[in-house]
Amino acid sequence: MSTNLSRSDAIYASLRRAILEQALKPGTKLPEDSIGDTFGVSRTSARNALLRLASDGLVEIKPNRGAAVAMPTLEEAEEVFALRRCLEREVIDRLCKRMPRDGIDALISHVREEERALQASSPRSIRLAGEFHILLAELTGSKLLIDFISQIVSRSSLILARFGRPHSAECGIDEHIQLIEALKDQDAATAVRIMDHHLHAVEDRAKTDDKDDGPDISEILSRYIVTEDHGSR
Amino acid sequence: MSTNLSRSDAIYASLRRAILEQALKPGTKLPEDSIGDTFGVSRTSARNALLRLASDGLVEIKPNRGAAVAMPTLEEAEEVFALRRCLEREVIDRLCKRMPRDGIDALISHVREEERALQASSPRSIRLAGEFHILLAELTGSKLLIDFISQIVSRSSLILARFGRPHSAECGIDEHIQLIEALKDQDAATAVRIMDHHLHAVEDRAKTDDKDDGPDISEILSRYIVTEDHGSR
DNA sequence: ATCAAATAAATTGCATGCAATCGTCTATTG
DNA sequence: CAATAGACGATTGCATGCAATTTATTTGAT
Repeated sequence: MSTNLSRSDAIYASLRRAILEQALKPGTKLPEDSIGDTFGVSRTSARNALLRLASDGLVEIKPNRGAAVAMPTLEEAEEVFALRRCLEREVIDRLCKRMPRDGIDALISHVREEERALQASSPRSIRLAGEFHILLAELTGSKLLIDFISQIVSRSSLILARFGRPHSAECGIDEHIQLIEALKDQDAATAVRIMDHHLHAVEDRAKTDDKDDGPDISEILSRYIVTEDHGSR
Repeated sequence: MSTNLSRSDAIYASLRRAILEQALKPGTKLPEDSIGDTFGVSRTSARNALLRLASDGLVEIKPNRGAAVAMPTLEEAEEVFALRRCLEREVIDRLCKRMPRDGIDALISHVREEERALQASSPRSIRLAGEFHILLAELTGSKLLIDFISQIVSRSSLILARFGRPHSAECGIDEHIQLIEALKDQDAATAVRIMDHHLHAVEDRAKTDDKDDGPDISEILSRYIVTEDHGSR
């Protein structure tokens, strides 16, 4: 039960968290050797994790040239947010029709956690802001919708890491709270309006900004070697 | 340029086609050894391909228990079609707003190919029917939307293989033609209506039906060993 | 005869080794 | 001095080998 996750799963989860918390910035090269060494496993497991991250869109693998944290372009950013609006509207529609019994409570408790992480200036706050939207998707009960939203939220985080201002509050927690209120009232129109505004606010933080290669991956990753599931997914 | 696809790419493409053309039925076990042997490569490459197919939702990998062609449940089938309606509406919306210059021509020529394959009773017709919808997504120009639609169309094909009647006409080609007409007129309402009807017609072919394990994979797969790209994606 | 436990067979998970490919640096030539 | 060709270094792609886990089979007891 404790060792239910294989080695490559652990590496996948760790890398994912590191990327989503912006410890690994877009463009950072991820050689199989380095990753294997830092996690104390072979390249095979590292490669496995990188492949999965690639299909999530979090890393880009060029044949014979290695993997790197994906660097979404502004064009891709627009695509992501356009589709994200579409999917999040679907989520809201469904939740206004049928919200699980303790769904509102779960949302509120999540926002509480966001507030705690924000006050503590923890890098977790970046990830938690995205996971709020994943939690919304989970309340619909559709595995597929959860998958798609997860993917697109991950890509959004990457876009913010690439173009957004350094850290900042990411998603406005206030808007999360307003959204919960509208959902409680089953007010789909208001909820969609808040969501659109929310996403636009996120999207508008696009400024051209070049980041260099993070030099020492192993040092960064040493903090992400997994010992237990911290609710990465 | 000709050998631009790695071994695992070739296996991935071959297996994908075999599944999408229903040569490999849901539930069929896919041992790494057998696949490696039939394609004349090692298990490593086969494993690689299986991992990618798993993230596409086409195969299910249970830890230490091997891979098998995914067997979607009726519940998952509903999820798939619900989300598919959402995404295909988005596609139509965008295409009605802006259709590429030779988009209509591309659609018509695709339908022509569908008709040819259908008359020839080729198994390609099954795959082509799905790829019509992928082509629609491609005309939007959004890579992400293409990815999502591809995934969901693949899963739909799998659902039809699991629950639908043996082969049959799959998607009504007539409806594809009607849809093209509506798109040409930029009549979003009609297009959406046709699409909804079209998808419902597909969805309603759900009957409980048990399939057994296809016994000899290698024989089936021998026809899918890749020599050239036949437009699998 | 039925069920439980132990053993055997099959398959995956992972590590290591080698060859192929790509990028870079240097040297040679126009 | 610029440009191109060749060689070097680094990294991936793939194959093979071994240990671990699971499943099937056999053995034993009640």
